[in-house]
Amino acid sequence: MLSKKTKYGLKALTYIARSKDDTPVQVGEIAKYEQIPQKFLESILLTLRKSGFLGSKKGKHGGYYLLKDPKDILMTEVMRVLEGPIAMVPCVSLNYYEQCDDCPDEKTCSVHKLMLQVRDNTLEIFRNTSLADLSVV
Amino acid sequence: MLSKKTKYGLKALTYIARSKDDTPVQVGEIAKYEQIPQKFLESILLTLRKSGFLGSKKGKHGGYYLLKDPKDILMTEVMRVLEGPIAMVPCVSLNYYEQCDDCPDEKTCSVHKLMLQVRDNTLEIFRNTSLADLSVV
DNA sequence: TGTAATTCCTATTAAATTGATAGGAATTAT
DNA sequence: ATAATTCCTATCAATTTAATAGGAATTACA
Repeated sequence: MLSKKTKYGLKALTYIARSKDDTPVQVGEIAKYEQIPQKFLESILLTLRKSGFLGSKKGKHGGYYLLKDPKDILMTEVMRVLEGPIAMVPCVSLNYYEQCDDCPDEKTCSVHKLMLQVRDNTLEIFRNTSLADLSVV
Repeated sequence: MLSKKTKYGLKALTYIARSKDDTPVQVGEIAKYEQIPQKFLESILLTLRKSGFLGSKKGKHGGYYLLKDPKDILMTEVMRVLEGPIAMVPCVSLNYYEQCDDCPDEKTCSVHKLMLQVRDNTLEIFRNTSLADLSVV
């Protein structure tokens, strides 16, 4: 299951991408429109800022804005930051590889083979989907 | 992330499918070979039996055996029983559909669109993979 | 008929993760 | 100055997951 964190984060990014105004978008506005607990959303947007997706402006009339063109924000990157590894098991993860402590042999492991396929396919989708695609109404 | 339950379950099914003998396979044997806590595995195999994948024989020389040809045990079915919905959000689930309590409109929801793609692709893999495929060494 | 070996069943617990909340510090526009 | 906002840290509650415990029921076989 997709975590709320990721879901909220994606919705927020989309909301910001759709916003025509060139003034920063405020957390409160997004929270209200998307029905997300504001404080929770704050922490998510903070993460996205620290990861280089968003810029922010503090104080009155402050808010968040995209640092890149939506076309250049790929789902691979966003998902890895919000949700963590794309692979369903560490032993088929590109960025977070880890050997299974059980599992005598990866090559004959049936789970490994199956999850490798799933990862490849999901990765393909995420590589070919940008925030711009999500933002199309 | 794939739960241990699912991982163990898949490994156990594969183990049973690979077993040439036509005598039932014992939990203890699988647990030892696959390094799975035996009591935990017991409960998983029980689930798989109740779901119609496995038959069992009680008492001495008892154990578990497949009820169908491995070719006819599809990953869609196994994954749904062990891991639950294949979709990452309930609003794109075929078998467990649920409207999101947040989310004003599914059609303009960016998460919905993305997760629909992922589900379709994953489903395609699971539909085309049987236990027989997993069991090939 | 008794014993050992096995599945079956229910309950409990421990650990980890997730989702959310709280309170205020720092910064900025007006 | 004041109000509005992001920023930061800590904490909590709920849920889920992984595992354990103990024994009942069943079966093979000596």
